[in-house]
Amino acid sequence: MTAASKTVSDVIHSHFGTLTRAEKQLAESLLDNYPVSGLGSITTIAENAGVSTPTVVRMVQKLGFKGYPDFQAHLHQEVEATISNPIAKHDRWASNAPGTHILNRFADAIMGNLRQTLSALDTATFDSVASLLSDRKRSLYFVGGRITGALAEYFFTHMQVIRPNTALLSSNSSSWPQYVLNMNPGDLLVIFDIRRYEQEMVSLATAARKRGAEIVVFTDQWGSPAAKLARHTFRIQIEAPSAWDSSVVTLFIVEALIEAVQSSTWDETKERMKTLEGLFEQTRLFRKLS
Amino acid sequence: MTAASKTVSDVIHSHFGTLTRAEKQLAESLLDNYPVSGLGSITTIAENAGVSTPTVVRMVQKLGFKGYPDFQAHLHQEVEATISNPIAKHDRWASNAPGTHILNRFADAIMGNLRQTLSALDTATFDSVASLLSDRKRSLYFVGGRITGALAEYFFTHMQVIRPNTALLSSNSSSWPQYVLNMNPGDLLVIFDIRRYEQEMVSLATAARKRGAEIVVFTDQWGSPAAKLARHTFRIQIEAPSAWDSSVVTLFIVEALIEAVQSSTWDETKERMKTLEGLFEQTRLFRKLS
DNA sequence: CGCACTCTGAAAATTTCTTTTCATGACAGT
DNA sequence: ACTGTCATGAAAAGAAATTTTCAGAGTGCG
Repeated sequence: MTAASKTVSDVIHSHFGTLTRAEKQLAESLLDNYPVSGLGSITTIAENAGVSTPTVVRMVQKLGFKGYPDFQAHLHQEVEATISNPIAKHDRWASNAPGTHILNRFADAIMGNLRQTLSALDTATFDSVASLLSDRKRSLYFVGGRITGALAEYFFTHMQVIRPNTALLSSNSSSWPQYVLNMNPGDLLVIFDIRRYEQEMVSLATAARKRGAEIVVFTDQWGSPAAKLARHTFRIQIEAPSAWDSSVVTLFIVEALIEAVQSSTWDETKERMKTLEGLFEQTRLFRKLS
Repeated sequence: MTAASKTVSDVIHSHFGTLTRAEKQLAESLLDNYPVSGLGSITTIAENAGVSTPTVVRMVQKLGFKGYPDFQAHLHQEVEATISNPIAKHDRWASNAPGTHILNRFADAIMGNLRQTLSALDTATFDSVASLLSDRKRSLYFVGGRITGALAEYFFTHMQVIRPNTALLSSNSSSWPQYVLNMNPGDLLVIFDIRRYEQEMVSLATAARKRGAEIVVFTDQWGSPAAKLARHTFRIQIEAPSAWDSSVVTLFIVEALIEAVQSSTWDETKERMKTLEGLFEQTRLFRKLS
């Protein structure tokens, strides 16, 4: 049969010479953005190509398919093959490891998370947050929950090197009021709150807002309740083949932000880092001597 | 509205709780081999899922779509996005972002790091470390440096939930001797030490070895000096288009290890987690009452 | 110019898909 | 045990999609 092992695209190409004007027009419309353009109904693709539906029927029959549904079934198969086996999906990331090894399954999941998160992420949001973080007139406060506390700490540690006026709120909420007390209008509170949202985050966000602080929230696709109070929100895909959620993509965004801030204020940062290096050296030297 | 920017998969997940038995069955059939399984007609997918066509209609409406055609149109869009934007064609990860946006450059770098790290990683090492971490007769100690301290904390927080006898050494080295004092032969010390290796890590590793402890080191491609004393070493690719090194892949390995440990000791862990849940509930209740 | 031929899309006919209606059965609360 | 509610699928009704028919337009050729 004509369309047995060859792809639909191949079949179209091989018959291209025998096609009529309207059919060629249709064929080109199909090959343009192939194979997705053939996903819709016969009416849709006829309209897109600017031809009539009978033309579509005649062509697919000329190509050797039984009818439009048959044609489309073949296309679906191809789409499936393309999707379930994209170059991205390495059947084996780690050499010698079976495709089902936890490392490989994790790698697949993380790549999927990264792709989904990035395609849903608005770069304007990213750039705005980066510029808020860069503004040295604003003090920065970081806070995370039980699990995400480590991410807040990681973010804080870097920002503390890059610029002054940064603080890390302990994940224990009892000390929060003192920090809120010190917040000034325009200060920035960065909240990490993912699934198993912590009720106290909403209280903290509310209090911070009352003091005039801006809020940035890192949360998952379902959204922390604190996100409602936020100026900017990062919704991150966190699913992993695990009983736990994955923070890998969150860390990715954090690192990208760190770099964005660092490069946008490099002149000021350079001096700070030099000074800091010197301080570390002194400490080391001091210990050796003692 | 509901299905504006979120993917169909997201929408299904977020509504999953409110779905009925037949609808859940359908949802799972759709998510299995997503999104290709939703390409056919309503009749086809109903048959594949083993439910009736009205069930399909009811579910997609419950999910916020106008009807099956609307649902399918969204799916088609996603398929298109997936196909015309594969990772292989990684010039644009985030839609709307120019190829040179920091997010895209970072994504490329992380992809490369992940691939290189995994292809160099021996799965036997991974499995051995997972089994060492699972062994409840061994106490676990985690330690990190200035930057990697957050990773150690992240690892520790999870392991602490999964099993008893875990400790986090503060990144301040003055308290380390007390921990070393308590180490017994067979105990496991997990060290994070990447570029700008901290001299004290070697001292710590040496002291721990003298006490008979096993050592696992997470380091970069150049290798921490402490790695010489380690039973197992993870050499991780950490380069990023940034003034800072990237911890994303390190976190990836950590999460994969957490899952490996968790799943290998699920029976024992299950009980612990239930108890822990209860304790959290009590704490919350306590706060509310007070 | 006229004839024969092919290509093309409008419209009708047909088939298939989608939605609605409704009867049945399961189940929780009284 | 009774009653109300909900989930479910069979079947009918309704809406599209697909295919066929057919007439007009264009083209090549004598």
